Amino acid sequence: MSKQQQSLFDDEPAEWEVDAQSQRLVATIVLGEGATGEYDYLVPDTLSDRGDYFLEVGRRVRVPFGRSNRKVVGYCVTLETKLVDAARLKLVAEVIDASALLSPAMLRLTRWMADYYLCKWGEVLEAVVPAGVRLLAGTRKVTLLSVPEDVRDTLGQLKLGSPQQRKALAHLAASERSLTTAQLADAVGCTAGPIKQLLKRGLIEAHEKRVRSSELDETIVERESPLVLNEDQQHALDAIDAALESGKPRGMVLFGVTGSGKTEVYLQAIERVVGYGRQAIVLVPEISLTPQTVRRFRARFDGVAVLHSHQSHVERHREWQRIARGDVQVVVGARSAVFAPTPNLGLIVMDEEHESSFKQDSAPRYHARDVAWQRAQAEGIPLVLGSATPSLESWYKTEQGEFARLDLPRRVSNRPLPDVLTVDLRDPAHTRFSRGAISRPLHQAMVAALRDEGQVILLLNRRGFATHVQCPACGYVAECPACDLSLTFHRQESILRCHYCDHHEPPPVNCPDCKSPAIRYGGMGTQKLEAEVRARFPEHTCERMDTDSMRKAGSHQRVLDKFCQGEIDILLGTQMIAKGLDFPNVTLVGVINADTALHLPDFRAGERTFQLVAQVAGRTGRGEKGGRVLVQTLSPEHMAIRAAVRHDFEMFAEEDLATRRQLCYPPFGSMIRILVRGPQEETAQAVAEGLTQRLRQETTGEEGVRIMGPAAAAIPKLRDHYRFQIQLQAPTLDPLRSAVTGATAKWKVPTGTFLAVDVDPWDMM
DNA sequence: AGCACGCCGACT
DNA sequence: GTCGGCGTGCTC
Repeated sequence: MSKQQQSLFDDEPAEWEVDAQSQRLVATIVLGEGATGEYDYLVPDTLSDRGDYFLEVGRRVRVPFGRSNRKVVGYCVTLETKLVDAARLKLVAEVIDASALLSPAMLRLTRWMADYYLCKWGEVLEAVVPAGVRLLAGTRKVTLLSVPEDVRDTLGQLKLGSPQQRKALAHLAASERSLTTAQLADAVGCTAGPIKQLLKRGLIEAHEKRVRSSELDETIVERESPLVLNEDQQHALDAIDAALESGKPRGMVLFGVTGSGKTEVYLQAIERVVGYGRQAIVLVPEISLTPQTVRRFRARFDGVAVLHSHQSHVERHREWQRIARGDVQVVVGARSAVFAPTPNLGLIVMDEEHESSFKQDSAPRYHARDVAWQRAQAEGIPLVLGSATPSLESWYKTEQGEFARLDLPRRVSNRPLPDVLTVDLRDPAHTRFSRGAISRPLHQAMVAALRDEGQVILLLNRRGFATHVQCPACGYVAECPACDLSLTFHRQESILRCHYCDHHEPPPVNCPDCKSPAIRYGGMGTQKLEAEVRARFPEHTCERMDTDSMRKAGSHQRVLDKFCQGEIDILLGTQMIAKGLDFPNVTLVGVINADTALHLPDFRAGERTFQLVAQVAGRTGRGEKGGRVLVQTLSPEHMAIRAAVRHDFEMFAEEDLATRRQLCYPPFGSMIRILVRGPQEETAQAVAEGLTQRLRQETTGEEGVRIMGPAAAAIPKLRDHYRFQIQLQAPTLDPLRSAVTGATAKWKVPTGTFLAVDVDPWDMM
């Protein structure tokens, strides 16, 4: 496994040393950062198997490295007794972990990732083991309250000052375990005051205890029993069941429109898995990982662990340990939860499989779906991919018979899908009515929906007020000095902001170039739309939801709750409202501009547009009143929009796949994207050109390999870095991977210039 | 990533 | 003559 041993010494070994080989226990170590490669070390007897800190595969160690023997952290990936020249190996200095962080299977998975995604094994290992676990994030002291024995005995005869004190004391005496002040106050419905009084009078006592900091937030959730499945759901469940029992890996696409009851199928499949004494991992997009989602699982299973990026180190450490101990039946989490250290995994579910947040956009640039499939294959378990609009990669796999397809064609209780109509924005009859964002048909539909006491959702995928600030006299456009992108005007703060970096500046009073005072605030953002809606419907309540208005923690939930209770008539916002929950009273959804993603230089532009329209359309027609969707567009004849209007995913998939087949785009071919960036345009471009040349050399004679570029990236300058991209395509990934490895192996880019290699890229900007 | 080795310019 | 510039290569 490790590279051939090279001499540690410059001079040749003396003759008697040549045969100085002996059987020794050797650990192969991969460094967490720094040098790539695998290095052999001798394991001293003290670390071989005594005490807690003995060495085993999957634990971390500190080893002397380099001429200066500085101590570096590495992962033990193999441990074996073999014939080595002991004099040429150094010794492992220290074992860091009291237990293995990675099982042999997980080590193999990370190794596969490093090979597949062309990154360092150490880099993958550091991404797989959360920082909180690596840092052994800590514990915290809490003050716990209890009732002393002597008080408990005389409880009946006590004279108490206040009813609050009496209630608190009674509750604490009846409680099985000690409580904190906050917990007791919460349970009784009083403040800390009466409890302090009780403490002062010695009726309750306090003692300090060292606990894991987050042990306290265990919420008790009311249990729910399984729902009765309809015929389609039962069919899907049976198929998953059969796959579970086969003990073989099986990829399955659960294809169901929004509201068709996919989650209930997951829940009951997980029940079977738990019944076998195994664990399940449920992967959901970051944005859907809300308290409600988690509650839904907590209501059905005892041990539910949650993993996501907004947790503290301590919380994540605690969840990881619970999972590793086998205390958890279900792991619910975002992308990185695919690495959860479940001891006996039985099933992986990925909900909203098409979501882009499953692809990590920094190294290691893995896609959780593909890693999950790799893991499922290694463990011989099913992988269920749920979506109303599956990725064409997964869909194609079902057509090829590689994945099974499970259909949930009907919404539960057979509600029809909403009518979807397009509004052609090129038609002057629709827009003559106003210069704003809302066309005449949409306005009329809103009036009608609100009159019938329905609620309205409006989707606009651009935040801010005006998306470009321009001088009509000379054509000057306010641009970010660091990014070469136009600045967006935010009216609330009265500021121009770059949406790609932190730059912001006050809006100009006069044009900086020609001094004209007539600056125009063009382009429609959610803030401007909000102003227009409020002006048009002054008698109705309206709320805006985008990353600007949702800065504060919990505000997202607060708005959704208000909307659900009918306190808001019109909800408008960006993507994030397209992925909300079930709102039965929404009778109209308006898509302000369906074209925003349609003309981006990205082969998935159509797919994204279809998904967006289909998703937001799913927000309506969930109640008795039914619902309709109006899609405003300049390209009503575009296939993605026509298909979305008809709720016809299969038509969309068929046509888009045909186009991709012609152009050899995924899933018919593989793609690697390389981004070169640096602070000097000439250097970055020269590096990109040099790299392209090497790539062409590496691929001469290879069949069907295409190398495009270098070209300026879709965002040519970002955060003061100039960006150039190279796109590689071929029918299979292997020649591309070896070309990139060959072209970059012994090649050092100038300092300050960076390469990002993205295998199976998702983001083409 | 760090650290040493190495082969060229301005200083005691 | 030497001190030190950072290019190149290696680390078990």
